Amino acid sequence: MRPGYSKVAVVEDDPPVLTDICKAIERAEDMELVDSATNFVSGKQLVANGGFDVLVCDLGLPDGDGTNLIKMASERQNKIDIMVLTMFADHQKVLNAIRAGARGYLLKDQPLENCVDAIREIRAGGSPISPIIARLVLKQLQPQSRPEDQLAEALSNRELETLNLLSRGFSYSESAEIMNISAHTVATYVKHIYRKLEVNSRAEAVFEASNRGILGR
Amino acid sequence: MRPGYSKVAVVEDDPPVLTDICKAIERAEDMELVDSATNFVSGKQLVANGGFDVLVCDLGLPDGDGTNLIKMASERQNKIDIMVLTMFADHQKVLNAIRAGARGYLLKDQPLENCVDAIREIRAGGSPISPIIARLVLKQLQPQSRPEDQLAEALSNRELETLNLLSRGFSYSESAEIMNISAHTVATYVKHIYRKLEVNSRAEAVFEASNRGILGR
DNA sequence: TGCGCCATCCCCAGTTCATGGGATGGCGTA
DNA sequence: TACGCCATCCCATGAACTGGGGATGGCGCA
Repeated sequence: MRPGYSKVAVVEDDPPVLTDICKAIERAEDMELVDSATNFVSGKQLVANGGFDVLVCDLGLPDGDGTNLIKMASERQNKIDIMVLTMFADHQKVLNAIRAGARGYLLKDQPLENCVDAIREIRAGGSPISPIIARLVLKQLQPQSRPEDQLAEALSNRELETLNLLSRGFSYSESAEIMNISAHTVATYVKHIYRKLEVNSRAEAVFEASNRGILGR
Repeated sequence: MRPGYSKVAVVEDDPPVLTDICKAIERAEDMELVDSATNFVSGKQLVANGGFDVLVCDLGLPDGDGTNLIKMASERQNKIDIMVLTMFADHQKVLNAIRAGARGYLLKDQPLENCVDAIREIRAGGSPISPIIARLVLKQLQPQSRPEDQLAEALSNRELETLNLLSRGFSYSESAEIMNISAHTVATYVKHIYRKLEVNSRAEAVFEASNRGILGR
């Protein structure tokens, strides 16, 4: 197989879109269309058959969710590059597709030539993503600001330090030794932490802190 | 101000690159270059002065980390769109920049015209991201398979249930009541949980479980 | 038919926690 | 200067936890 040469399979329920994509792929000299499907059931068969390097997949199939095809394909062979091509741009669908193993995510608001370029990019180890989609993805990684929680009450440095040690399983006295203070002081901090976090046990405090993302690691 | 019109500021230490970007921006009719800086210190001043809608920012400044500028700018005004333009494509730098508030991330391996297009996209609510970078970002969201951890030992349903209750601050007897079993049994489960998670306190168990993502919420 | 794992129950001893109280000095702000 | 918050220390008590032990029945797999 020539380097850079890609076997592509397409799952897309809208016939005109499908034919357009297929034509575009066939026009490209560095790729070949090896299979296609227009619904979930035949898509499953297509995935089971394998024999492709890239799977271009719609999400809104009439008889099932394309996300599941993505999951199957990526579990079957990790080296398959999966690209979503869909109209859906909502938060949940995007994240699910990515968690399922999608490596590219194009919206159908672009000319289809972009799709061929995107296939080249995905094969080169990149992840072509429509900017609108990318914004959703980035939001997911950005620490969401929850003003209420912040205002709820911030832990002091010393308290935070204490909480971190306790969450790692150190006892009062061990933490005290590490922090070079007395165990009594640790107990005092813990009281403050509980009050501020509105909890009344260590486990709950760790749970809360972890959910608020204020713990190391 | 005309709709779609953008005031842009640029922080970039490489003079030729900076002048190229500036020229490209000035050529565009829908944007205006309002300020620029070539190092961290003057970048701080630029951010403090404000007066721009988009900040194009390099990461590798000679006297500091551009990531900090990003943090300052995004904290100062959330509506500023920040775009990273850099040569760095390593995992940590990318994630840090995004966490700091970057909404676009371009590598310097592209012609600078793309930068102007990217500014338009970022202003339209999108997030232009170089495919190489996007791949790193997606990886972050995909459930990483950690065979060791999985094999380490999986908690049984009942044990998991127990752990979830305990992490919410319920005591043995309370959990027992909720689960309709005796407190002794809860204690037994806890012992098993500790063994499997290789911890020896409740706080540590919650911490571990939380890090492994096996806790609800 | 064992062996292992799960779910369930029980006992006990020592340790640690949770939580109420009270105290001092420092620092910043009103 | 007084008030609040932080960091630090101390005491005391009852409740909860940790970590040993042992036990039964069920399910699945070899």
